[in-house]
Amino acid sequence: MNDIARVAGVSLATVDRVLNARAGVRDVTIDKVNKAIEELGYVRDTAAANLARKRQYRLLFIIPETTNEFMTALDKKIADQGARLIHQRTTLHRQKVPPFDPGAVVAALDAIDPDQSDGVALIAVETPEVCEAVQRVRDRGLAVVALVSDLPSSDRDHFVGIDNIAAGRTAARLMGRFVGKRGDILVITGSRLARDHVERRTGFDELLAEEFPEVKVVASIEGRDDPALIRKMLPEVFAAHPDLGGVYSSAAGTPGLIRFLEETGPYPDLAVVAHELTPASRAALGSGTIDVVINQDTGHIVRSATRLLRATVDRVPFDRTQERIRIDIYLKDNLPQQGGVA
Amino acid sequence: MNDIARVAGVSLATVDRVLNARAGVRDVTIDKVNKAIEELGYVRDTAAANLARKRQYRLLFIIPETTNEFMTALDKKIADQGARLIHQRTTLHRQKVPPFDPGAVVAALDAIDPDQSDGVALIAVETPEVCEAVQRVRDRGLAVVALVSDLPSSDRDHFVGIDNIAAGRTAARLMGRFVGKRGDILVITGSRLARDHVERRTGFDELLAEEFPEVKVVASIEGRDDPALIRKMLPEVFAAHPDLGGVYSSAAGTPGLIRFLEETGPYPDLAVVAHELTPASRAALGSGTIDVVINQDTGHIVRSATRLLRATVDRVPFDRTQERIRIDIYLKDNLPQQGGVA
DNA sequence: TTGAAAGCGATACCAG
DNA sequence: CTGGTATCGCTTTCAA
Repeated sequence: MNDIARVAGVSLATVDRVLNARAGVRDVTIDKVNKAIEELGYVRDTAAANLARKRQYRLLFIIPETTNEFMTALDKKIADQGARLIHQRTTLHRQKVPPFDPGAVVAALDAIDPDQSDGVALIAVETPEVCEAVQRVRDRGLAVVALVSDLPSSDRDHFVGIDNIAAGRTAARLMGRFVGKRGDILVITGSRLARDHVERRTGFDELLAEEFPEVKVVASIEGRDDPALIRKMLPEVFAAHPDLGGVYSSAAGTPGLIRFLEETGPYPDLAVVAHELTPASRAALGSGTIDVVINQDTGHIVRSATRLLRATVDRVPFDRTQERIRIDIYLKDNLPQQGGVA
Repeated sequence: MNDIARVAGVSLATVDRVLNARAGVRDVTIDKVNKAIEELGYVRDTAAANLARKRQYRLLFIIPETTNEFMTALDKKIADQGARLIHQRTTLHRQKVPPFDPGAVVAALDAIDPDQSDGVALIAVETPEVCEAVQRVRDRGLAVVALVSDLPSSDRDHFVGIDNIAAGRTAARLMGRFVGKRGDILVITGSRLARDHVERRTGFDELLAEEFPEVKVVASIEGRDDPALIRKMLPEVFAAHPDLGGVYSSAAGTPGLIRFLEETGPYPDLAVVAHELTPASRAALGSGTIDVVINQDTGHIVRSATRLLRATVDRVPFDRTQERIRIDIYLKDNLPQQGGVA
């Protein structure tokens, strides 16, 4: 920057004005500076800028206080990331709200002090009230991203999570190819309210109809993400459908299915597809109780959300390909090894 | 740091000495400073440190000058990353060497000027000479990571790529479940010299033997990663094995297979598993010519390599879970959308 | 519309 | 052993 100032024959302050597109510089001066920038192949040092600016990124994660394995994992990742990011001028705060309670989310959003936070990441059921509250937060100058379950159109660009219709289709194709001759399927869903759950189911049904007409969903239970409930419901379903060829566990609560299968099994010819790689599903994959796990990487979700939030706060572009959360497919063989820092 | 100096009643310079564990400070002083650090909950600002230190990360990528889709993609990702990282005091340089030529790699390694580079990432065939050259580079103070194909034991911790045995097993399990009654398989390999190729084949054969004894590899061709060669070899193989149930393309050169299948097909009952998500394989997945693609994300590989290299240069720990390259499985349905920056 | 100068949080060199 | 001080690249406030 010093060089530029010298070459352009202006002061440092003016160079800064041009670089940051601040007002109050004559066009001729702007041109002079830009020429010098060009000439010198100048690249800006973001770190130094942030230092001088004393920039802090204070980000708030609003997540349901459910204790299922997925949310627990996500919560932990937020904490982990927070610990690393503290060295990069960013602090992560977590706030738990009652699950499936739009009112609680709205209250949490409206309670945010814009002087205390720069951005918010939230997991919420999509309702008009929530969307309005999100808009209010935006109006107060904060960056907002939706996590895991999408919020409607206006926010599309700031959704961090997988395409759940595609995830459902992926599950269906694997199911279609894994089931043997017996094409009767049981689907375990979560909640009718959660957009992600509904979308998975939609995608699953779609693809089966399109490409595996001989495979049919013959039973469907709403497990409410509750392993104990699921464990209790299954005996009856299996009794009613002794010829079941596959089970698709499309939401949380998979541990209930696993317990049932391991306590009453084995079921060597049953194809089992579940969502989310957790300690329980990982173990079940290892033992053969489950055949496939469809996953969205919680670590990636948290990193991506923080990158997006920081980029939005800074009003700088970001790398879409890096922020796209993949639909991971895990078999027994390609499980990532576990392990920590070193 | 100023606060610490004040609280501890010492100078800034001394605080710096303690923080960086430099010699020449009395134990009592060290204690005083540490107390102050504790008390104030001090967290160090890496960016400021790097600024003061004028730290630059000059990283060199040594990659084969092959023009297959995978290497091309990798090369592009290095260029892309380089463009972003320039704002973070790190520059990426690329150097191409003749493929499968240990001598060329050794020469390139020995030619590195320690005053011009801080770290090296390389793709190389594992030979004793290469390993020795790597050691020499290390001795000259540079950080080194192996990409895609592992180098032996001493470097294990600095390998960026997938577990190729596991990748082969993954391919085999999918093949085993996707093939119908006709269990005759053709395997297309790359080079006997490349460790990654050999490992995939090993894993593939292992798992088939263990879990799908009825599925058998009846033919195997060495395609040398050359699409044209593969295209030319296939008619004869298919003529000799009219009952082929599956094809596993375990190396590069998949476009040759795709061309053959699309020109002479369709083969509705043929299960096709290939490696690496490229424009060609993506299209083939979409059209149904290929059923599964096993992938290692080139963007992730490059980012991971640079993070590792920088962490090594700085002698700081890194997040193993983030650096583990996943074995991605792609079906038609879970393909990541393409797209760029915004 | 432009410039001078102080300062962000850390490092490094030179004195004492 | 310890302290003072210039400096890194950029932002910001105050004057001119």
